[in-house]
This record gives sequence, C-alpha cells and structure tokens, in this order.
Amino acid sequence: MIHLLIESRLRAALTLRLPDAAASAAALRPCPDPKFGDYQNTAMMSLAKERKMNPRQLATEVAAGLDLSPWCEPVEIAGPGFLNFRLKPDAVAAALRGPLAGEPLFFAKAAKPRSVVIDFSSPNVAKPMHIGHIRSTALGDCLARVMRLLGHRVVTDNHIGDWGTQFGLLTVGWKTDLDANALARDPLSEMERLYKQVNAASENDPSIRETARQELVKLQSGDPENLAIWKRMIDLSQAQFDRVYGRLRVSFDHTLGESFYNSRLKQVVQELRDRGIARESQGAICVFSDGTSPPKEDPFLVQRDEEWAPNPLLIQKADGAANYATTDLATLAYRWETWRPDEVIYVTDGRQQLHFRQLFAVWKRWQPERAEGMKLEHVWFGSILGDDGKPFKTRSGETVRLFEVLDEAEERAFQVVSEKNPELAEPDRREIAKRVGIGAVKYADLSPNRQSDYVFSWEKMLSLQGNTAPYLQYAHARIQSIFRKSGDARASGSELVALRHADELSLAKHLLRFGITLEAVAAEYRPNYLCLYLYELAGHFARFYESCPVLKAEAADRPGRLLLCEMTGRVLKQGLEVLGIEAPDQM
RNA sequence: GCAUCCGUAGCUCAACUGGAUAGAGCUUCUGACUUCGGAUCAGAAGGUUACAGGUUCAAAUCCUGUCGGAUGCACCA
Repeated sequence: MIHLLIESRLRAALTLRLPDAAASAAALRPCPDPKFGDYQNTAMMSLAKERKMNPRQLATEVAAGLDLSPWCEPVEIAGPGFLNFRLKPDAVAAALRGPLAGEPLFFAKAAKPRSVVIDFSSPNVAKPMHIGHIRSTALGDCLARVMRLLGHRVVTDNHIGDWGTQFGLLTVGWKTDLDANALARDPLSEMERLYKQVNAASENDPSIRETARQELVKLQSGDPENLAIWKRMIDLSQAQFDRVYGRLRVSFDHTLGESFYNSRLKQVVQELRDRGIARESQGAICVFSDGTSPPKEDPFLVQRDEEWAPNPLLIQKADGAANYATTDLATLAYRWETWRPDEVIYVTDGRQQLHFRQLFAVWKRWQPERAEGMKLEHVWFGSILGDDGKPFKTRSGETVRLFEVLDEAEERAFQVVSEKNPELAEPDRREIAKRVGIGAVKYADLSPNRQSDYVFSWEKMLSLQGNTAPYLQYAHARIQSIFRKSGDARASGSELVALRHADELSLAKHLLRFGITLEAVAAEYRPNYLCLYLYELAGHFARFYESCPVLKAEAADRPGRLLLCEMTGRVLKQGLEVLGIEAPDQM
C-alpha cells in the first residue's frame, strides 16, 4: 500500500533528524481537501513545539531527507508545517491493478498481528432479544470482521446471561404456572410472562420471595430437577438466539455464559481477600480504593457532601452469592489462561462505564503481571431513541423485540424493492429484501458515531438517498449491471490505464484509501469511518459514472474505466461484507 | 449532590480525537438528460459549533465557569 510505503520512508527520514521521535509520528491521514494533496502528516508541528523548534524548518529538514519519487510529487510544506503528499497518476494506476495480480484489495495485513478477544451481544436467557442487543451485536461482529481482514487473530465470545437470581423466580413460575402450549408456541414469551408474573406476585407476598430463594439455593447446590429446568430454559433461549444470529449472519467462536465460571468464583473472592484487595463491609465482600490514584480518577471514590466517600465494587453479596463483577473477573482470568490475548474488547452500552473502570482497576491490582501485556478496552455505545427523543419503545411502553424489528425491516424493504423493480420475480424480491432490510438495520447502528445516541427511523435507514445501506447496495448492483451488459467482460489487467479524466483519478485515489480507513476502524473501534468511506466511494463512483462513459467509451479509455468499475464493485462488496452486510447483484 | 457523556444548518447525523474555508442527507429553490439501472448528477440557500472566558501557530475538539439534557452512583447485569 502506497500510504504505508510513504509512512515508512517518512519514519526513516524523521528518525534521522529526531532519533527520539515516536514511530507513530510518521502516520499519515487523508487530506481534508484535495487541493492540499492526497495524504498529510501533521506531526512536525507538535514535535517542533515539544522541542521548541521552528516547525517549518523541521518539516523542511525532514522533507529534504525524503525520496518518494516513485509514488509522489515533491513533498509540499504548507502553513505552519504541514507535510502534504500528492500521488502521481501513474503510481495510482499501477496500484489500482494490484488486486488483479493477487494483491489484497488496497489494504495490507497487519505487520504485527494481535490476538484479540471480543465480547459482545450477550443476551439473557429466558428473555427475548430486544432492540438493545442489535447495536452490541452489529458493532462487535463488524470489529471482529475488520480485525480478521487485517490479519489479527480474533476470538469472539458471547457471554450470555445464563445465571443469577432471576432463576429463582423463573423456577417458581415454571413449577406453578407453566403453560405448556404457550411454551411450545413461543418459549421466550412464555418465560418472560412467567418471570413478570411471579416477580409481581412476590412483591405482595414475601412467601413467594422466600420460595424463590429456596429454589435458587437448590439450583445452585445441584438439585437435579431445578438443574433440568434451568438447562431447558437455556436450550430454548439458545435456539432463539441462533435464529436471530442466523438472520443477522453473526456467529461466535465461543458461547461461554456466566454459569461457565461458577466453579471459579469462590477462588476469585478468596484470592482477593487474601491479598487484601477485598474486605468485608456490611456483610458483603467489597473492593475499596487503594488510594494510589488521585480521587478524581479513582473509580472507587465518589464525592458526597464535599467529601470523598467510598464507592466500592461488590464481589460477594451479603447472602454469600457472587455477582457479575466476580464473574467478569473470573472470565478475564480464564481468557488470559486460555487465549493469552493481547487485548480484550467489551462492546456494551455506555451505562456500564463505571463498572468496567472498576473491573479493569481490580484486575490490575489482582493480576499485575498479567495485566501488563493484556490491553482492556470498553468499547461503549449510545442508546437507540424513538422519534420522541426517549429510549426506543413500543407504543405500549414495552421494549421492542429484535425479531419483530427484523421482520418489519424485511417487509418494508420488500415494499421498496417491489416498487422500484416490479419486473423481478417475487421470490427474488423476497431474497433481496432480506439483504436490504437486515443490512439497513445494521447500517443504522454502524454509521453514526457509536458514542452518540441515535433516533431510530425506518424512513431514514431504508432511504435510497444519503448515507444508508440501500444506497451502497444500489451502487454495487449498478456496477454489476454494467458487467452483465458488457457480456461479463472484466478488466484483464494487461492494458495500460491512463486515468486522464479528473473523476477517474479521484475515484482511483479514493479506492486506494480503503486500507487506511480499515486501519482507523480497527485502531479506534469505529465502524462509522468505514461507512463514511463507502458512502464517499459511492459518491465518487456516481460522479465518475456520470461524466465518463464506460461501455460506450473510446477504446483507449474503456479498459481503465472497466477496471475502475471492477475495483469499486469489489471494494463496496468487501467493505459491506466487513460491516456484516450483503451486497446483492440486483435490487 | 458527585461522576460520565452530550448540546453543531429547520430536521437527522458527520467531522479520522488539536489541523487548513465545520461537511452530508432530508426539506426548499434552480439546472442537466432521446437513462451504459434517473434509485443520477451539478448548483443555490441554510452556522457566532448552547453561552462566557482561557490555553496556542491552530479549538466543535483541551482547561475554567454558567445554562440545558441523557445516563450512572452498595448487594440487578
């Protein structure tokens, strides 16, 4: 990749001038405006500032040691010390043909592959998956796909909620009020009904709470009947998860739920107590501040009445049961022992930020030597809102079920496809509608900045204009149509490619940025960069296609233009693929 | 009360985490074309980035304060 070649030469030139400069200082970014060039580096200004040097002079000196003549026009130094790089059209044309010779599609495999565990989706047993699960699922799956494409070793792990106090109430409901027909018809709804019913009843009747507690104790101590009920609930739930994941084309390497770690919990608590990290307080076992960080940054302190008060992390409740913090710690230990990852990523909503700050802090205190080489990252995201600006709910105030969202997405997509392309046979339109509908839902989760809340809107996500999945799929389908019409004559790669037209050149240059975009997605866990890139790619293509005839082009222009179509189609397809979205050939 | 996040065009969202003149789509208006899929393209209009200070070559982005909002803060996960 050209940007990597430039980076490596820039790094060498920089090291010659400033041996102590960080390697990352040579990183390039795309120029915000083509008039400045294609790539820029802005590090000379900050490096000069740190060293009280003249930034323009530093930039000039570094540029003097740079020979990029195979790929670039002479480096330009602009403003207070920007380095601007402009690609030579011949180099662009040569790079454009790389994938025909078997090179990766304008990206490079990571020089140092990392092994990464990604924890995402995590639905709860005995509860229907709802709209809140889609964002974690879409983001986590996309990050896994991007990192794999870049050559990293990825382990995906679905940490399902299959243990906890709710099973006491559920077991009571199962034993006293189970409707077998309803269970056969719609197991998740029936289990949900049982839970709500018993939970409501227990609020008025302490004896039900007590019964539930006893059922939970029996389950925890291995009572065969309760264990069987619990396993049945898991199986029924997993079947539903699998159907949803099937529709979403999401899969996991492992599904190790909370119960998997039960046997390890006692030891976690014991070790933390032995090392003085945790202690008893009000009957519970808690981790308190160790006072090593400033109060403002300490996740175990909270300010109350102008004083810093303890904000402990509970690892064992007063009744002796462990809770999710304990499970998360046991899980981290297991992941370290099993996969020795360089990195563990948690994809959850932003409300759990404090929990993860505390969790990561306890891990460092508990396993300092292991924590050294294992980066922990909480990749959090915002809420999905209704058009009233409040969390997205049904009209009656219930959470919106994921299955129903997917049904409606497919149905609405079917209407759109039928309207736009009525001559296609219905089964084909149904098949296309699945890809368009599911793709639209995922894209709606991936294209905004993950940290912002976004408003759920069928009209927006299924719109054929703007930054939507259907628009990108359409661009892809349009390109496939060119090849159908041309009798499938693809670019052979043997012809010289000129890129004489400005729209040809800017499209080609944008194609070459696919790799740098994927790198940014992986580095910052932000799929929206890729969405924006693909949207811009579709825009470049539309402009090119408007101004440059392809099939009707002069013989001299035709091969280059077919090549541009081919590569745009491939990048759109590959880009959508790592977003977890299919690109139909017709729509 | 404290913490985290947020406040950007009429609406929905960007802005590669301190970079160059804050960009898209929708909406409104104008234009292109005997459609290589018009599900298109070009142009116009729309902004004191909540407000007030500060830091610096450079601030939507960092710091301080004010106003407004979301979320979280001891035995749910």
